[in-house]
Amino acid sequence: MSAANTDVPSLVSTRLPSPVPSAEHDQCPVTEILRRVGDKWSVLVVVLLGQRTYRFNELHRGIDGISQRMLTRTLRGLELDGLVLRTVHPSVPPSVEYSLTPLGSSLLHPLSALADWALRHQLEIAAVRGRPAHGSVGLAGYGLSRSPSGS
Amino acid sequence: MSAANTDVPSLVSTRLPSPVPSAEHDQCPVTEILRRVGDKWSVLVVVLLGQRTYRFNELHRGIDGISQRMLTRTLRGLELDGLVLRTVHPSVPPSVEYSLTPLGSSLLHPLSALADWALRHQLEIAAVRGRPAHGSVGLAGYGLSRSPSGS
DNA sequence: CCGGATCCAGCGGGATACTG
DNA sequence: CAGTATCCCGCTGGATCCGG
Repeated sequence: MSAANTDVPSLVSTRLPSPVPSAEHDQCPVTEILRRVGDKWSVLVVVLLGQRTYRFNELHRGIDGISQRMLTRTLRGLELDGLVLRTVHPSVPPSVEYSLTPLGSSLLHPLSALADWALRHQLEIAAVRGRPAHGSVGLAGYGLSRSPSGS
Repeated sequence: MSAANTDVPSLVSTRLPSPVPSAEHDQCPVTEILRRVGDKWSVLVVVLLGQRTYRFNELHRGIDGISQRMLTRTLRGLELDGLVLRTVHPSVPPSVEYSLTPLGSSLLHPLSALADWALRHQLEIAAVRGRPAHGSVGLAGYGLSRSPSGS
């Protein structure tokens, strides 16, 4: 990360035609994934499920701030994309368990790359913005090294 | 991508307390980055600027689908975060050039990791969704070639 | 316990017109 | 050429009530 245009892994094919081809209805798979990642809750859910299997209200309590509606929609979306597996146990009180599929689990890797980048450069960004990095708050929302200080 | 929960690099601290701590106002730097990445145009602009310096209307034509309003706002946002550098040349017809800062350039790496994941799994996702991957449209809008090269 | 249905505020984002 | 300003629509996402 020295020069502006050193060698970037991939992403660009050395040269695009002229105008970016698609982008009309962005059916581009990368764009869709990007939207998913940019989603306010999807990543949180995926990260949590990356640890173990969770039940609905367990996730609801675990995320703190999400509404049932959003949790439901997020899980449905992730399920539709094959990232999350929904398992219903026929109990007297309905019990549903959510877990990550192998596909969803594999997403954790590129995700961690992004999170890592954000952590390493948060100070630079905060400095440019003029916004102090409010202490050394690490990755509070993601449970990356933080004490069980009661919420 | 075999087991569901192998070992994921970072992201989680091996164990979280119980409920995710913050998430109240998500000042978390990772969340902010995620929003940026999820942004409809930011990534496109960053990727384009990853190739070379562009002028305003050059980007406008190059992205195809973006409005001036959004291009301006996107560039301003990226500029505020120190990812993009804006250079004004005092010419008779105003000329402004945009380029990536080293910081912005470094973002291309984790970004390519995500794009790479999306490309490798787009078929699985499309299959689960029941939506055919509309032909073998690779990465139309992103022109990712191959060889993630050693980052 | 799980989640669907409804109502509603906020803002992301497109179209258009105007300025320096 | 490089924006700024205004209008306006649709989606996101929170709150709440309701049903199985």
